[in-house]
Amino acid sequence: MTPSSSSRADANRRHILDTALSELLRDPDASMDQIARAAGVVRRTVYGHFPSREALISTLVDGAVEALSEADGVWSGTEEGDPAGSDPAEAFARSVLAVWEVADRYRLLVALAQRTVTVQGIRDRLAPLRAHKVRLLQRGLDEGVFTSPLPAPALAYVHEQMLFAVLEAVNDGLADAAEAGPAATVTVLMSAGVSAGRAAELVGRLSGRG
Amino acid sequence: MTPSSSSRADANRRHILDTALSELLRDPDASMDQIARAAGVVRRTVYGHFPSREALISTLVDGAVEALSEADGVWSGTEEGDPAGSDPAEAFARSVLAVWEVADRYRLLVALAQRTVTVQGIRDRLAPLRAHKVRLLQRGLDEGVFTSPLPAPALAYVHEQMLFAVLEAVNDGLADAAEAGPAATVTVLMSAGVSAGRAAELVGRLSGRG
DNA sequence: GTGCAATTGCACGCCGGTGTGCAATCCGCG
DNA sequence: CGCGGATTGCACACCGGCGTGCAATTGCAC
Repeated sequence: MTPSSSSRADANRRHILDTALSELLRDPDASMDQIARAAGVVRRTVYGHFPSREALISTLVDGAVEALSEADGVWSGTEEGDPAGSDPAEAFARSVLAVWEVADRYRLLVALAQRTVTVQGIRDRLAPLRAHKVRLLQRGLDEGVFTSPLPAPALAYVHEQMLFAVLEAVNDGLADAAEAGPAATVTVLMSAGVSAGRAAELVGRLSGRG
Repeated sequence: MTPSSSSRADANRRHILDTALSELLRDPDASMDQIARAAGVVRRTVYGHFPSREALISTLVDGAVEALSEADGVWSGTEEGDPAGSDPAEAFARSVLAVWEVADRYRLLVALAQRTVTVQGIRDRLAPLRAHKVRLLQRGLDEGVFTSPLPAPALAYVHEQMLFAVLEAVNDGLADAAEAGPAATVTVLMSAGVSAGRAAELVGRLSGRG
């Protein structure tokens, strides 16, 4: 509570948190010992600051989420924080940009939301598919059919994750399984700069029959 | 090798694989015991079919990836399997759709690529942010500013994952950190049906100054 | 019904990680 | 210098999961 109490003591706490952040990025399953060593400290010391591993991670996540929320402007009770008359697209863009500012700082932690041993294995094995997609994307970009501020490889990452996201949405009952495929395709196309009309027409035509 | 050998023996193997698939979805860290019980079998029996947990999962992933690759048409050596003159957008859409067909069947396993205890905690805590985004999206959809075949909640999922993907792309050096924020924003906007021009203009204007 | 493979039940040993207890330092502040 | 909180080193006990060995048992298939 009293910030005046011990000076270098909680400076150490800070340091441990910082180290834990980057260490957990490298390996989300990093043990307390790994974290401690990385922080140039003994495991026992970490427990002196955080009662458990869960508490440590919790502190980390809390900090990130707090910053994230603050940036996005999810203020207390006010349901309508945004000027009602404003352009939704602009508001949306603002929101994304604002969140990004913070998210970028917490990139490491946010990325912790990815990768597991298992996951990594899958991603690795998906590399050939991704390569194929990159080729396709690059060609489209070269020919001007696609438009994107992201380089093809990064875009491939994004598309891969988009599909995963839609899959999960279906799993959670947020989207209709029957329509999810085409819907996902349209969405991915649009994210690559294809107009909504053309994307819809294209997918409608292609998904109409096998 | 010889499929004639034991009939119900490897039918059991199949059953174990199927069960493992859905069980690992529920919990990617499911123990061998959990999987075995779910399959109505004793742990020891599973080891009779798969020498290790890793082997089991590997088999699972191999199957999925194989089907996935086959669907996408990542054929042997032929670098140019696609007709060179064809429309990249169409080819791209075809690819996504084809992959989707299989991915949807393996939805459960693919979803295994998500969620961990840690991850789930993060996602849960991100719920308020997501809710805010959903509101914004819904408004945009109602006003016709956004266009999407996906319902707002699903779209929110997608956008969240898109951002994570870009973050990871940056981590992996596939995208420039300085430009990633605006680039991600543009991409997300486009995925919501905003034209490339308007998205670029909008983000350019908004990100020009803090 | 008998034979033979598959399955079972149970017992290990091993490993790695967690959280705790306690005495022995360390080290900066006053 | 000396006090006192912080840190260290080491020793535990505990847990859960993995992989294996082996003898007993089940239950199709013939």
